[in-house]
Amino acid sequence: MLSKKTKYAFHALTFLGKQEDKKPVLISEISKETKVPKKFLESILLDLRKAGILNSKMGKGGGYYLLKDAELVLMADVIRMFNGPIALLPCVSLNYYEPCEECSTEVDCGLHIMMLQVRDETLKILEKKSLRDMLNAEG
Amino acid sequence: MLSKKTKYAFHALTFLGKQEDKKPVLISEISKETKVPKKFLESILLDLRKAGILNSKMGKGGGYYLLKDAELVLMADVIRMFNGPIALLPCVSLNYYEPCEECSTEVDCGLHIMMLQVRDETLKILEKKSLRDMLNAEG
DNA sequence: TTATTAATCTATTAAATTGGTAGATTATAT
DNA sequence: ATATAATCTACCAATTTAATAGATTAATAA
Repeated sequence: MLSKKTKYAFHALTFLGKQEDKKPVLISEISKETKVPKKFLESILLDLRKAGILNSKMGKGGGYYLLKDAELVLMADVIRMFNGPIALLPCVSLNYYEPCEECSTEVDCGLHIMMLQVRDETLKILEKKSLRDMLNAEG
Repeated sequence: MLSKKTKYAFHALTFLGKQEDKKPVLISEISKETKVPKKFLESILLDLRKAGILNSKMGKGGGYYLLKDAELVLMADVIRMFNGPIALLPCVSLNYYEPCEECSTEVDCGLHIMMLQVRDETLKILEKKSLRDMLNAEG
């Protein structure tokens, strides 16, 4: 299951992606529109900015706006950023790999082999889909 | 990520699946061999018994043994039992469905559509694989 | 240059989940 | 009867998740 934080991040992203121009939007407005608690949203937006996906402006007329092209914001990366590994086991994770404690030989571990398959199919989807695809899917 | 409990369940199942005969195996022996903490293992085995996958015998000569045919013990069901939903969002879950709070119309929610795809691909694998497949994959 | 605006930073807190333990109780075999 | 071994009840610690509060810094406009 995706955490609330991850879902919130997607809501904020699609909201900002829908804006006509790239004028900054207030945190408080994003919060109101997406129903994400303001203070919690703050830290999410900050993370997205540090990742180079959003940018922000302080002071009057400030706020957050989409920096990166929607085509380049991959679902897989957003999930990794807020939810952690996509793989179901550390020993089959590409980005968060850790050797298995129990089974020494991964090549003949049934669980390992199966989870590798799941990871591959999941990544096939999530690494191809972008924020653009999400925006297109909506009204 | 799968919880430790889920991984422990798989270890216990493969261990019991590897037994030649179907004689009961002591919890303490399963614990020793799989390195799963005994008391924690107890509750896992109990769940597997209640699900009709294992059976147990009390008293001398007692223990746990595989009841269901290994072909019929589906990975998807074991994961659901110990890890909860396989889907990444409640609104795309078959077994744990809950309507989305934020988006009212699931048909044009980009996130929903994408997560449906992920769920379908994951289930294609996990609902076909059984304990037998896991046993075959191992030495 | 000062007041206002709005993001940023630091720190806490509450709630939920996960992982694990202890001990009494019940069922079975000899 | 006695020893054995699963079962049940209850609890606890650690971690993660979700959320809040308040001080600080940066930008704008008067």
